[in-house]
Amino acid sequence: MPLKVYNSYSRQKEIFTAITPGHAGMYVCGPTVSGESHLGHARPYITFDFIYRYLVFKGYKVRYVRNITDAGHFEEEGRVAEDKVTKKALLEKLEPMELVQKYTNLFHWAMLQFNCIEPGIEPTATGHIVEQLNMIEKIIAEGYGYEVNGSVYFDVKKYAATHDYGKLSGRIIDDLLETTRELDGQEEKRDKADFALWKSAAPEHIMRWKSPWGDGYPGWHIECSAMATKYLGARFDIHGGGMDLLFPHHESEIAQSTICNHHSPARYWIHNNMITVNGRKMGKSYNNQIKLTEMFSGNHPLLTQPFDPMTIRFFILQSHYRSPIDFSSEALQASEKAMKRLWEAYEVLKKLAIGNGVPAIDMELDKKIVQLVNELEEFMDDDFSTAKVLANLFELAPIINSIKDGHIPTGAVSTDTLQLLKSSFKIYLEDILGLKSSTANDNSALDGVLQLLIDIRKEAKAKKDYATSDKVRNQLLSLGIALKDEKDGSSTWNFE
RNA sequence: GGUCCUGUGGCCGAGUGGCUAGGCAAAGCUCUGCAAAAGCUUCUACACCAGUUCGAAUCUGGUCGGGACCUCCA
Repeated sequence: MPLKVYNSYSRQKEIFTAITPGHAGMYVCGPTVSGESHLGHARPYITFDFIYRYLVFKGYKVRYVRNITDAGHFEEEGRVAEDKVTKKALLEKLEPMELVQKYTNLFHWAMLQFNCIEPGIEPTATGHIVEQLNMIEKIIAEGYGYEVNGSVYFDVKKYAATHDYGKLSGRIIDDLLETTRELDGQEEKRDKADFALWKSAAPEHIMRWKSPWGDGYPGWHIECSAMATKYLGARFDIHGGGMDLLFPHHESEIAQSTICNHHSPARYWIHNNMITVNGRKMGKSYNNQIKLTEMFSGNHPLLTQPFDPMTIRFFILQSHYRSPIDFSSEALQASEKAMKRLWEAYEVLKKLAIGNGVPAIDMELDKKIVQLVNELEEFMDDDFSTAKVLANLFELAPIINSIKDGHIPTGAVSTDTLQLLKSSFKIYLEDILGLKSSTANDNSALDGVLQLLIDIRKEAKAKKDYATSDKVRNQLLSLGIALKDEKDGSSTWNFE
């Protein structure tokens, strides 16, 4: 079954074919580490994580490159203006690398919480100034870049005369030329649609590098072009990022790379939609962002409780990556319960003893299970329909629970089908969707202690001493541990 | 203003013209010392108006609403 992906460039689903068979190169626009990541930032990284995981599942050797934007016009947020005395103290001074390191670390920590596989290469913009300068010089040499007062701009009008500038973002070049905006350095540009390749640094800019045109810093778009070219080549398979990057970022990347490498960079452009709050995009300008640390702690006016990173991942997986998701505490709560139920069915399935070579008695049920399982790959092949994958897994959950409860008799389903079910849950839930148990209970000492308590409670119950049995259960519950009495008389426990 | 996307049951959300996605919530039942969990059952919606079609949530046109981008933006 071929994988189909929606290509933003052609605005339709296309069959994915790799440039080099068996290999896939994927570049994803990474975070700008001048501040803390918020919920909206989590979406692309989770989206491209399951895309990466799925490509691996389909047998590709994937080179996954995601940059760290650590260069540009940076200011530390919330920093109070220093007085002249403290400004002189060396340790009080804002050290750019310190700022960037702080938020890079925080970003990595958050990605770990979300169970995102780290990219194979995570290049930083500051580590690739030379490559960017080379690229800018090449663009100038080709006649598409010009220098004004130490800044270098890309000549969009000239490019658009012979190239399709605006195709990716559905922009019409004449409209762009008409837009009137008050922007820094606007008067230096030959044309309003032009964008900066290199910006001359004013004295107060904390990050600056020497260049043929004086001290400055790279334009926003050039880093991705330079690093993608360096690690994936002039032409690679997938370029991804948020929809809000379509214009001007990705449109400009195409223009730069095309001039420099004489080839448009990516074959498939994949863009995830936004996370909104009350229908509004989560972002700085709307002042409605919820930081990831706030999500995890519940410490935010819009949150009624803390949310586990896996709940957030599950929440994102429940809708298609190209649809907007409206955030609400209620929706997250629903996801939390749903994920718990699905995961518990998976735990049941894992413990299910499966024999060998026993055929099915209930052929219809057996067939239904096989069909639901086989559809999983179809859904993922159809532009990564994670929501549909989850829907099928939810349809399988009651079947699993019924097998355990005995509502479905032993032998109704063939052992082959049970094995298929077991391996498929593992592959889709863990390997592809990247979910994991939020609380790993693999502590054998704790398990032993709880088994002891379960035994004591069982003895009390046998003597109809319900006061004692309820005390054990209630006290454990107040500690966040829930006991469940099973049909066969045993009890199991899990963290609430 | 321009370009594009979108409007689904109490809520969240899939939906490729015909075959009630799924989740959460709610109600009833089964199981249980009681719980919890689980299972079964119930709740058949597609903004509005026209059109195309044997048949439209799905296609076309219009009306109204929401949003994204056009500026840093995931």
